[in-house]
Amino acid sequence: MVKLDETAATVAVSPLVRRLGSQITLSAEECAALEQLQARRAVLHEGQFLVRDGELLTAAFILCAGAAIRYRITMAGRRQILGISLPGDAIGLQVNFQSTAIADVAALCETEVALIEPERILDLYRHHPVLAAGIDWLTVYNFNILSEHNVSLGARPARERVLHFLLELWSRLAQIGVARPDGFDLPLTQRQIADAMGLSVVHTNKTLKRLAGEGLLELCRRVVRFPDLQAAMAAADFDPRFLQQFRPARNWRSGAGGQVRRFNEYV
Amino acid sequence: MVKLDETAATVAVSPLVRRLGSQITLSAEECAALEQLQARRAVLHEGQFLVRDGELLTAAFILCAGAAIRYRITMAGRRQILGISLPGDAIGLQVNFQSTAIADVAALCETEVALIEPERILDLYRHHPVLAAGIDWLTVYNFNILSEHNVSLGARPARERVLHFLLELWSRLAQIGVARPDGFDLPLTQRQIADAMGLSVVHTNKTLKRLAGEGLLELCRRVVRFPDLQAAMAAADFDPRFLQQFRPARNWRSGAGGQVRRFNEYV
DNA sequence: CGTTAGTTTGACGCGATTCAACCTTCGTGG
DNA sequence: CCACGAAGGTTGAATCGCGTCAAACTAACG
Repeated sequence: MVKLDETAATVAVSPLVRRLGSQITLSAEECAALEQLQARRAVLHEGQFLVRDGELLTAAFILCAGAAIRYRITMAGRRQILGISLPGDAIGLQVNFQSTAIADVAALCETEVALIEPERILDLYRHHPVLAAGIDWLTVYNFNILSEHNVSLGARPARERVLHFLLELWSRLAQIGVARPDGFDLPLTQRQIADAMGLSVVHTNKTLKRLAGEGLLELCRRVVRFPDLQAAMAAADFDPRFLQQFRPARNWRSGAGGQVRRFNEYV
Repeated sequence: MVKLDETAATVAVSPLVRRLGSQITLSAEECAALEQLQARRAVLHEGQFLVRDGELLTAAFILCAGAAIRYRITMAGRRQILGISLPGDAIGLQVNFQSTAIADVAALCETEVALIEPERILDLYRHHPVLAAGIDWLTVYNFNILSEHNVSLGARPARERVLHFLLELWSRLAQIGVARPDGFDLPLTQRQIADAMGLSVVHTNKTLKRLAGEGLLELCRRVVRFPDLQAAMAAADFDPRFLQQFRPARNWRSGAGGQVRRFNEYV
């Protein structure tokens, strides 16, 4: 199943560059460095593992296309999905420390990743302070998402929890320009939503139906639409601040200036 | 209530140095740099805030003594405690990005912190790569803890959840040398445990009593003891890997060598 | 010695799980 | 082209873990 990529004629901008360049201006050199960082690519299909629990981490990844889940299996056999990795996300940045993975990471669909040796991250740190800050920010970003999941799991009932989660995914996809203004294509099954939200599949389904009944959500064949975004965000206690974008404010850009590119999408 | 600190006669080693130096050897120079980083101190008493939700972050903290909780309040008025900061933990390292706090951080008791301006972190990055790695590791460490809380909140019943949490605290305190071989002093009320575990106070209390009845836990006046550590860890599905210590394995230490100090505690 | 914060216990109800069945969609091979 | 199986989605009924309400008890502190 080979498809011609019509858009390939235009310069392909990687999701990572999109993200880091959405709020600040990256020099052409910085863009190039980021693209080059992602030069070594690999493609995985659905179900394949990027990382196995217990194995020694030797490289980090940047997800370029597709989606992946990070999860752990408890003694009792339950799966807890800790996070969804979307294009432009980094996976396993902690490679810097000789460490073993403490979670599985698996592709949700045909997924393309860039393999990054730790040394190359260090090089980036040395030569491109702004990009180093960008990498750090990726970590903070994921930390904030994880924190918000904690709030959902610990302190929000199923209805808000599920809606909040879908709004988060929409928001993140919108930030990299692959969502519609009022919805997105969901890369997850209901079982996966359930395992991320700490709910049973049955109750997850009933919750989704209920949200649909309330006019807060339409979900049909893994296509999500929010008929009333304002209402949905209010109902889910959704505070977009936790997804704040990369915006280093300090005097890190000494006199770089240079040629400049800026990317932006709604949200 | 002034107490003479008998141990002050010996050189005071900050918890941060203890932690970073527990698995690798730090040169005297590196130790000094770390201590100097924590030169600007402040003391807060119980209930005072290190950080308020919504306010602009201007400095990071390293907790030197005492304890603090990071938490968020939901729309519905529930409090979710996202993490407990113990001596040697960093708070607000994301200062690098002009960003507002998205959680409150409050002292649990008389607590001493070091104030760290972002520039000084950058200096450390420039001049002491090993210590920079150490700071990065602090972030990873906290990320792992947060991930494990996610697993608990989403996929473990109250009994395992509470026991796991207490074992985690014991483990972390043991790593910095302020726990007993079979227990520790708990800096939390049951209401705080409840808010961290996403449980009601009532059910938390019943769960603690049940664990005591099973001989897995003794909790009296905020003193925790594990009569049978092995049994407790098994019952709680506690896998200590997620608290792995700082151990950079790469060739980052070129030819530093120098005078060397090593700290270690059980665990 | 009174006040307040924290802990403990019982009764009751709801939210979420589990079990069980059925339905839909889709890919595969006859 | 249809038959089939597998994976995902949908729905109802029974059950249980945990939340809520309410009240008493204990310890710490001024």
